[in-house]
Amino acid sequence: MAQSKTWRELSSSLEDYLEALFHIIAVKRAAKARDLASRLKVKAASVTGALHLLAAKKLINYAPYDVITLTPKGEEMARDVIRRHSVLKEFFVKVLKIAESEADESACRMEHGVSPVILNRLVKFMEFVEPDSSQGKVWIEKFRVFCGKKK
Amino acid sequence: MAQSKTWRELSSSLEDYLEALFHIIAVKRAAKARDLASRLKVKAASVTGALHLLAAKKLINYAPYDVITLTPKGEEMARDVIRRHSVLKEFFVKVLKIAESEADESACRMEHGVSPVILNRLVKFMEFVEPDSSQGKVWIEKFRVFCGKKK
DNA sequence: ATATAAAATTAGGCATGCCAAAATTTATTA
DNA sequence: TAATAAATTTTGGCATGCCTAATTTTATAT
Repeated sequence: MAQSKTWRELSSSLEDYLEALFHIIAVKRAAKARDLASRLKVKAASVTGALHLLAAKKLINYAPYDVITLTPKGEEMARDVIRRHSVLKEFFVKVLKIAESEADESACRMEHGVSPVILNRLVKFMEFVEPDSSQGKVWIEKFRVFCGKKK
Repeated sequence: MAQSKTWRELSSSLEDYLEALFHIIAVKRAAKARDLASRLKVKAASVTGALHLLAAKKLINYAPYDVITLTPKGEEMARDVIRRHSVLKEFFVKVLKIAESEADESACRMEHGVSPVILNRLVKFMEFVEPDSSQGKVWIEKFRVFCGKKK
């Protein structure tokens, strides 16, 4: 089914920009277009375009040639994207035992499509399985072994 | 990160068209533009555009005003999309206990981003948990109860 | 301070993917 | 069969999102 217009207010692309912005700012206090371009592997001209769109939506503080920061609303949305990414990745790595990089790449693509209900249920699932508890470790280890031998 | 050009050869949109085509053909032997438009909730003009792209890639048999069928290659790709959809949906419904419609909608959006490795691991995970066995039913029931009361 | 390098922007182009409106083809029915 | 209705396609338009090349601005180094 073609993407509902009303599924999320931001496109996958703009969500990626917000997410990257948050990570860059977390380290450098403010971002430059350059940082975004290299992180997202796009050209500088593409970044400028995206920044205009994000600024129009009041999600970033942007003035030509100046550093970029997130508005409160922008930060809130960035955190939401990052949470989706983190939960998916954690599930892939800790439960499914997928390699870090692979988990990261798929999380990056799937984070835009996962619904809040499913995301919260995934969190509950991980609490239930408790990958960090010794109980959970045993369970997960059983699954790891199961993957190695069955079929 | 911006979508790698080389992630999959078809866009999410074209995958949706193939998927819909397969389902329609499974029931009616051949599809009309009309069927696609209503199923994908797009206008007829959009369907024509997509059909040209799919025909150029030799994934469908298409001639103006004629019925539409899948080529062998097209059917193969359609089946792949549908498998991704099915596995995700089954996981959501049987393991996470998500409602059918919600599971279907998220599967529809996430099916384009899930990697083969993660998909296969999900299948293994479901074999491990065995939602259909009585053992699995007990386990899943524990999770359902856990969802209802914890936190 | 001024030449030069680096960074960012603008301008223009291309593909996707949707739409509305108009034209065309096919199907129906009187 | 001729008229009408329905389905499809074409045309043109708009937004996203990427690019290259040219321009402008800012930073750097002599």
